[in-house]
Amino acid sequence: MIEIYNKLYSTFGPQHWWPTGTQLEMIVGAVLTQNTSWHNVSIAIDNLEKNGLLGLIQLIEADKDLVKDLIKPVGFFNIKYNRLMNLLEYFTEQGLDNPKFMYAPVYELRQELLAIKGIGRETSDSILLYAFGRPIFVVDAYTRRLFSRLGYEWMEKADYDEIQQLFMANLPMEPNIYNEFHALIVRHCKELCKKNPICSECNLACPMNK
DNA sequence: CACCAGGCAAGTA
DNA sequence: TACTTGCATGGT
Repeated sequence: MIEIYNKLYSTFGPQHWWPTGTQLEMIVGAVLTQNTSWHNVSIAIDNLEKNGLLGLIQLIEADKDLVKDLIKPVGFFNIKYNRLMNLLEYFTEQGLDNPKFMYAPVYELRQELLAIKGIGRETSDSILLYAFGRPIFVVDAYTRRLFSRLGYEWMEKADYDEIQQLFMANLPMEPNIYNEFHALIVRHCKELCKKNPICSECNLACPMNK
């Protein structure tokens, strides 16, 4: 587990995924990227930014059809618009700068996010980890595929929480490690796996698509 | 042309 | 609990 992390990290280096953008950008991106490539998400976020809508108030109060049009590249734009507004309303009520997001128990915050329609486990965990730097491990399809080929066959179909708990039980409780590990898994899987069964760079199994 | 992308909710059995 | 389907655009 930690050995695999070290191997990926020494091969690909830090991925500094989301700390680059604004906090709101990470939150918006977490919803828009549901079953969607990050490439398309960044186009949508650029569109919002160009129209001055990358603010909590601005985005909530913006014309519905305009926002839908701007986020069209991500697909599912009708449903994602609603999910986005549900989430933004929650953060407006709570206050983005509310200290609870830094200090309340992370699983308590997770429960609140999961109660929002449109926010599932991967999205809530991504927000807590990448937007607020809280220690919670994000599980996605790549994680299942890669580790299924590294000896954890059961992960292919296992419950999300079960997989998350295994990672967290075997890693230091460090947001930075969770952050980089997830990003490294995606990086490893994305670039090299379509052609080679074994990654030529890090020598780990490359999960093929599907 | 087929299939996938940093999912989720609602419906069915 | 364990599948199945709709959501929709853009890249390979």
